[in-house]
Amino acid sequence: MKKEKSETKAAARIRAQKERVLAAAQACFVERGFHAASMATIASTARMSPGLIYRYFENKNAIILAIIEQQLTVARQRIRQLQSAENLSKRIFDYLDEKEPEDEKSISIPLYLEISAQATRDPQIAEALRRYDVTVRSELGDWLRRGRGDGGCGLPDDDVAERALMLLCLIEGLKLRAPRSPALDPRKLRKILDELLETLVSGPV
Amino acid sequence: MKKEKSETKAAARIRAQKERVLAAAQACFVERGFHAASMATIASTARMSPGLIYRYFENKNAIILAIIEQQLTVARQRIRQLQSAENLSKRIFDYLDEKEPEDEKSISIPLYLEISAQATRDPQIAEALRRYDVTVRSELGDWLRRGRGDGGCGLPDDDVAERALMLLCLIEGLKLRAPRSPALDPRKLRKILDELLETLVSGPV
Amino acid sequence: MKKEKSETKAAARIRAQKERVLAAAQACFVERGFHAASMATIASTARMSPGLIYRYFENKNAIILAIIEQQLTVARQRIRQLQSAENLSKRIFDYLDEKEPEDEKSISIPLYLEISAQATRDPQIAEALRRYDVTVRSELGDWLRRGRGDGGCGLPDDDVAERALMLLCLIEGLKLRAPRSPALDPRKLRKILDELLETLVSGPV
Amino acid sequence: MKKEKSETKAAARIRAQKERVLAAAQACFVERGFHAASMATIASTARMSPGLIYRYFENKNAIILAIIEQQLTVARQRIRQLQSAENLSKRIFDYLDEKEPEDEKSISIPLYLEISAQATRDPQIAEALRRYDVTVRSELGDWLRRGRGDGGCGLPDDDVAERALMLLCLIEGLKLRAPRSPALDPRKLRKILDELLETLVSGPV
DNA sequence: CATGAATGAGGATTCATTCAT
DNA sequence: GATGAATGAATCCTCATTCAT
Repeated sequence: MKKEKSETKAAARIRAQKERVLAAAQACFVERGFHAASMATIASTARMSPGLIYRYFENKNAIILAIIEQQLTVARQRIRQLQSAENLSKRIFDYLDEKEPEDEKSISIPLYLEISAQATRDPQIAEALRRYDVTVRSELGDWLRRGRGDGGCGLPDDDVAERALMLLCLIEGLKLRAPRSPALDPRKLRKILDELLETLVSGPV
Repeated sequence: MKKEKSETKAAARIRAQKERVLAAAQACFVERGFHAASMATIASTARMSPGLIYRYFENKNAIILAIIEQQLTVARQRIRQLQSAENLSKRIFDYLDEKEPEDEKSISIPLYLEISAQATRDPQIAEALRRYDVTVRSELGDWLRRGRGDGGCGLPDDDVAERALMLLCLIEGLKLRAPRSPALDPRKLRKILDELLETLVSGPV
Repeated sequence: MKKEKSETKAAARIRAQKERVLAAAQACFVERGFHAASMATIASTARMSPGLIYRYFENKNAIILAIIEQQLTVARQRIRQLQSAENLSKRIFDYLDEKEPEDEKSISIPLYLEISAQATRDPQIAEALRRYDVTVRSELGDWLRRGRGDGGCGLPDDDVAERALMLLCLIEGLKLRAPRSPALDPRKLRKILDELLETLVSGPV
Repeated sequence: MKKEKSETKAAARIRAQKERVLAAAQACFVERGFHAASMATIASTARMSPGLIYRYFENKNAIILAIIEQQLTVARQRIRQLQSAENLSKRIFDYLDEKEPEDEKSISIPLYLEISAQATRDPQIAEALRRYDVTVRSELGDWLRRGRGDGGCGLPDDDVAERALMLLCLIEGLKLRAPRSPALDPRKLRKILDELLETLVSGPV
């Protein structure tokens, strides 16, 4: 009994420490990129010694893996908060402008890109990223499928996965490119996005 | 006369050497990533000494810049070969499946991503990438604007730039994610893409 | 208490390590020159890894800076031990023959020269060297000014700085050139030096 | 006959080429220092190819040797132009202010220092520098010895060499340190220099 | 003679990882 | 558990020198 309790305590501590590392690593990766963020920087951001990190993560790559895993939760939450299709484009634009409350926890697009790039080399990361994509798409799909009464879109099961993918392309593509395209008119952008979402979400005629 | 000829020869050699470096660098970057590909690796891939690369490029970053610049030509060619909107989705799918002839010269999406990630840190690369994006969007925009008789889409000038951006998001988003989503049905994907392109390209009613 | 003590220990270690590096660097610089002495050589002379040096000094230049700074103390000590003007020329000759106890800590003239040469290129080193010169001249000046009863020379304030400079030119010039002039007669040299010092130190008539 | 003449021509060409290299090298060394001046820079300053330099000098060190040798002539000239002791301090101050016509051909003090530093390592350079010093001192000595009627100082043979050394220390020491001591008053400096020169040059009482 | 492209060893510096305390 | 000093391999880049043309 006593032992069990102390093990539980120990386990809790381990989880807490891991999270401390992950939070610090994410902050560093976002700010400086995966390669530019050194273990020393991460350690000092997490206010621990470099050596201690290795008690919780085998190496730097393992940290990335854990971060991807963590993002699953964040992304799921975001999607679950989607309500009716009506305010979808507003939500997307808020996301582009980083007005969403979850954004502080979520990885930035540059980091996502760097991870994607890394994935083409490291199979473990590729696998983690694939699982991430699958989950996000399936959550998005669920929302498309869900009845309109339940805050969903009421699309037939048939091609929901494919529509979810398109939706993702639009959202993440805009997130990546919008900051590089300051000359574009947000209102026109939104009007066209509305047309596309209409096409995408109202289903086949 | 003699001098002129020899100068031409020298210039040709320089161009050839630069291309040798660029080809080797592109191969290494694609295979191993920007950071993991060392100058030594690039040099040995190009079958030259490390020092020689610096005769043609000031530093490693300059190689990335040159690669981006080179992509402008490839991307432009690809867009110029766009004909009527009818076969657009076919062209896109050929591009996803890498059946296009230009693909061997074109950078892979992972490399594009890594460059994008690098751009958030290096202002020179950011600028080059911005120019790349602007050019591609403007070429796409030209095509959207051009008369249907000329193999274009005949869209009014008004929001062509914004539509071009959306088009880009869809194409590049699919190029990135499709390989990670083997379970999706290409025919359904194409049907939905057709609907979206129809919305995007047929213009406001 | 415990913490305080351990902090003191840490600080002591840092100082000790820095001194280890400085001693090794000084030896290497003297033996091989600033440029020819590689960080690897310095490291192995100090019996540490190259990387460790960078924990204590930002870069190679910082080592030179620290060496100059260190010389301030040595030079000051040497000047403070100056007593009456009578035995000045003896002290100088002892210095030329390296019979002074501080000499093991003091930089050699070649190193001083190389540092001087480096100063014409690196502004930081120039500044450090200027401070060094100013301090040495001002200490020498203090001695010239101090009353004869206090072991000084009792010169009027008026042109003490200029006299100190001349004194320095003679001392360091001899230190540099004497070893290259073995044919010269030390006794005659000393006699003339005495005359010059007399002129310099007894002040305006 | 013909052959002799062409050999003479060839020899002249070789000398001309060597001088071209030396002039370029000296300019580069003065501006950037011995180590920072690359053979490529020297070559392009001399408007020849790097490879060609090696036809005339075995390596970079040989260039330094030749420069020292060359300085003998310049220094000799300068000393020979010394007239009576009266205007000596004026000449020295002109030299400090670089108003002398020979200065463009003469090596700068930083370069002299760097060479001196190098001399403590490279015996060939040490030997060349020693010869340089001996020559300069002996020329200065000749001047001190020469009769006052001949524009000399009329000192007795006895300790002329030692006096010449002291003179050199003062001149070169000032040349080195004056630029680092802007706060000093040139008039006072000159007054004291005059006193010292008086002591040095008027001989034993 | 002359070129300048090519070499490759060697330079300073960084950083993931380990391990004595 | 926790530290952070220490390691040393690896990185980018430079440059004296050579040699095919």
